[in-house]
Amino acid sequence: MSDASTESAASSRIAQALRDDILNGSIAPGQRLRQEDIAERLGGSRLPVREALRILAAEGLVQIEPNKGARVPLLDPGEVETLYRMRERLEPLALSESMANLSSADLAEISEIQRRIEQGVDVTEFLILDREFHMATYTGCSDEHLMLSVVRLWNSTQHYRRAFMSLTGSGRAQIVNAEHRLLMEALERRDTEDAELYLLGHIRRTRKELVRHPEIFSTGS
Amino acid sequence: MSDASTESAASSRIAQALRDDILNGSIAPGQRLRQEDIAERLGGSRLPVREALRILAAEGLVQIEPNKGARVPLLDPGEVETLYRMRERLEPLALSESMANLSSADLAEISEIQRRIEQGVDVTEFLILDREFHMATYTGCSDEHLMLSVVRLWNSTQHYRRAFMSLTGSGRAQIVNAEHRLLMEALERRDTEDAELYLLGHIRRTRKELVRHPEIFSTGS
DNA sequence: GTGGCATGAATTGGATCCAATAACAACCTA
DNA sequence: TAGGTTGTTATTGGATCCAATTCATGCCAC
Repeated sequence: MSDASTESAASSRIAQALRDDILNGSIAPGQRLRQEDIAERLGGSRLPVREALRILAAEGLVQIEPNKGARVPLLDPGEVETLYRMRERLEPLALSESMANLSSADLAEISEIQRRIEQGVDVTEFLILDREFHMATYTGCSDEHLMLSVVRLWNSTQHYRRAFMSLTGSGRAQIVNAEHRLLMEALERRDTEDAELYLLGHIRRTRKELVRHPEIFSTGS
Repeated sequence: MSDASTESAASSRIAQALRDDILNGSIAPGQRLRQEDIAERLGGSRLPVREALRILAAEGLVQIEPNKGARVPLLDPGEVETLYRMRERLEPLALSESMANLSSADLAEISEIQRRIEQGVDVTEFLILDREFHMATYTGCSDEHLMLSVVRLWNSTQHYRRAFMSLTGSGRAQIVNAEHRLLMEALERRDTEDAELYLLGHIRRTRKELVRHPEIFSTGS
């Protein structure tokens, strides 16, 4: 969030505002994004809005159809399942690239985030902290392409993660905490193989739970 | 190439022209792309050029720095190695998603492409056919996110693949052909596990050969 | 002679205006 | 009454003009 994408430009500022709105659920999947509305709401003319929409399209947060405008992608269960399978393959790689560069301070930071998760939090807070936790484990990965892909995957699935959590509540908190602790322990042991395996299992279990709840994908209409 | 991205728009037309120029080497990594030059060369004003550059940035073919313009990314050996490690993880997934949907006609098409490769071709032709071969094995994968990621990885590494081939010639043709034939045979047996493994080995071997030739990355300047 | 600074040109970013395309509705016809 | 058709409106795409930022050049001081 606090990386170099601060960019002075208005297009970046608008893109950031829209990104926040989409990720926190203010703008739901399937919703149309009219350029003029956004320009009026966030300030500026339609031109930076168009550039912002292109930026977000690059991140998979909106899809643009020529002469038809932009809308937040509405995914079906199969698409989300594939996105999770991609996470299962890519994130262990990011973790392995990261591990060698994780400092003790990084590990302490990760541990602190997990401590806050275990303190008990509501759905919104959990979504934020869980993301922070995993991203913290990737801080040692300096490859921009890989990290961009990982962030794209998280962004594209964010809405369905929230829908799942809102539906099932925090019943699975114990499992998640156990998985996180196993992952942390492997990180501290500097055991790449174990860490990759725990992470794979963590994502895979989440995928299987998601596909067992197709009601998440019912359009609210 | 022939998908729905035909789009009527001028921005798409310009993006396609630039994409071709970058992929076939007419525009080299590191080269700056001035908006006015492109607008004059390809027709149209600077505005659709800006949108085209955003589209290409989404595909990883150019990188945009605020107030500094766009340029073709110049990758270091480490970045290319990571891109190949990403290919090793993602493309077997795309292949497994594809295999169940491959028709006999698809397999015949793949076989025909391989036949043309083995007929003996120059470097330029090989790069085109090799890409066609692998993409043909993924035609059964209908997931857009996954295929877009795969295409991005191929696009980002295209220049270095060409540099490697130009340097080493077709000395490794026998190895590549053997790997392709093993892969095809697994496809015909509908053996997902074997196919994934052969593909992984194919990409991994290529990666290791690439990193052994750092001279590919020496800037011509 | 070298380093810092200021001024100029070149290039990108943004706003406004106009054209083209697509969704929508009312109308006419069978 | 239903279906197709045509005209209107709303929205996106493109062109031109102006502002802001950056880079390069040359000058001055030390």
